[in-house]
Amino acid sequence: MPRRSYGQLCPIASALDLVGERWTLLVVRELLLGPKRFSDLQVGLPGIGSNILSDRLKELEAASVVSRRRLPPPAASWVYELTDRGRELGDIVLRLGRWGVSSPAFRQSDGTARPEWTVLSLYARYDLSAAMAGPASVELRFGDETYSARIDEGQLTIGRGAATSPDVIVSLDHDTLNRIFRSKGRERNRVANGVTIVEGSRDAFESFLRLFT
Amino acid sequence: MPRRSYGQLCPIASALDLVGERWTLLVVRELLLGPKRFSDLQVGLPGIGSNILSDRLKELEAASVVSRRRLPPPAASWVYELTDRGRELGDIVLRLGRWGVSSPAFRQSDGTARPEWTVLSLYARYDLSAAMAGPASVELRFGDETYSARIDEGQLTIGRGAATSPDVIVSLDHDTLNRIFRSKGRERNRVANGVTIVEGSRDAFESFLRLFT
DNA sequence: CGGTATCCGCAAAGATACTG
DNA sequence: CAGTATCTTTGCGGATACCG
Repeated sequence: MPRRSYGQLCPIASALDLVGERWTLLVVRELLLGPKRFSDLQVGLPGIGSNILSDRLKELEAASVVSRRRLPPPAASWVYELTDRGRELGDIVLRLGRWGVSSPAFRQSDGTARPEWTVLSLYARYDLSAAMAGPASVELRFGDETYSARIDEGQLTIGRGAATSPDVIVSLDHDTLNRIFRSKGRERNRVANGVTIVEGSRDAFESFLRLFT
Repeated sequence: MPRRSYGQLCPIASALDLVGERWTLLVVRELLLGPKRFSDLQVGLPGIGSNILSDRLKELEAASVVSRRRLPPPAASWVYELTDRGRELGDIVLRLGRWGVSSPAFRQSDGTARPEWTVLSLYARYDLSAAMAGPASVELRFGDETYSARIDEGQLTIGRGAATSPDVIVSLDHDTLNRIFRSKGRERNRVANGVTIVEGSRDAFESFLRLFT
């Protein structure tokens, strides 16, 4: 059974043959911050259905976007991670996010909210022109989920897990972070007061926030 | 009737809600080189079905990606064209093409071939590092279809229609252009001998080709 | 735990006929 | 030419049952 294709001799159509189906690019999004297990992917893709996720992962593997790897003992479970080609595609997915974040539809949208998505949206909100200011490394804690953001030579990098030698560590809930980004200027600092500073100064955190629109 | 949505508070998911459905990004591709009428879009999207195209155009209009405009008399028909937001999305579509052109699946693919797609693939094949060399302006004629490619300060721009003060004008069929890109080095020049030089020198055309991988 | 396989209902896609 | 209307087909969502 041949997979459905546009049947066009065109690089764009060919790319969409590989990754243009429903859910596929969201699977890539889920892997942007590092490898995940099947069940973690399910959590990050509410409503997908295990059969569809299974199909998509096989397709992505066939397209050399994702690879399946066994975790070293004692974990001994399987994880999916982006290949080099997958990370290239990931850049495009992030650009799509940058496009989406400035859309009226996004501002008015609501739905399931997850800390990881909002943290990922830092890539979309990051303002190159504002760089240089602010601390280089921030750790964000949402309950038991921890993320780190680092700015190095104007380049933003986000990861899962604790930061190494962070300038600021904050603890917050994801609703607060969302409200921070929906506000701006002085109002934003007011909302940001709901954030607990675990380590470092509040000023440092606020100047970090100024890097994002 | 609410359109189908991922229901996630995430810029990437939100973008895919707007333009992630089947055919949508290919409609954007079709408009990358300028406005088109409904029937021209149908020609460029073999197999789409007029109802689907109609739906997609309405959705793209609602998302402010495409605008519908009446042509001045005596033409008096409607055309669809990209808005500013649509061109931003167009950049992403071109990046997807750049990703797709380097995929094994594309190299092995066949299917419907159209001159416009292959001309568009110049964006994907353009090698920044090779710039500076070659003529700045080339006109490509395929039967009654004419395209122009211009390089200005290392920036490639492609359009429909005749070039202004071209360095080279060539006449070819789209199969020849495809074979040119499937070959490389000395072999490529051999294939390129099948191209008719209408104006300018064959050397200039060959150095133009060296800008593309 | 980490998936695969199957069934069922529905909504979107494909095909085509038709109309302003 | 520019779509709309209708009908069929297919893929998706959801549930559940199964297997290493």
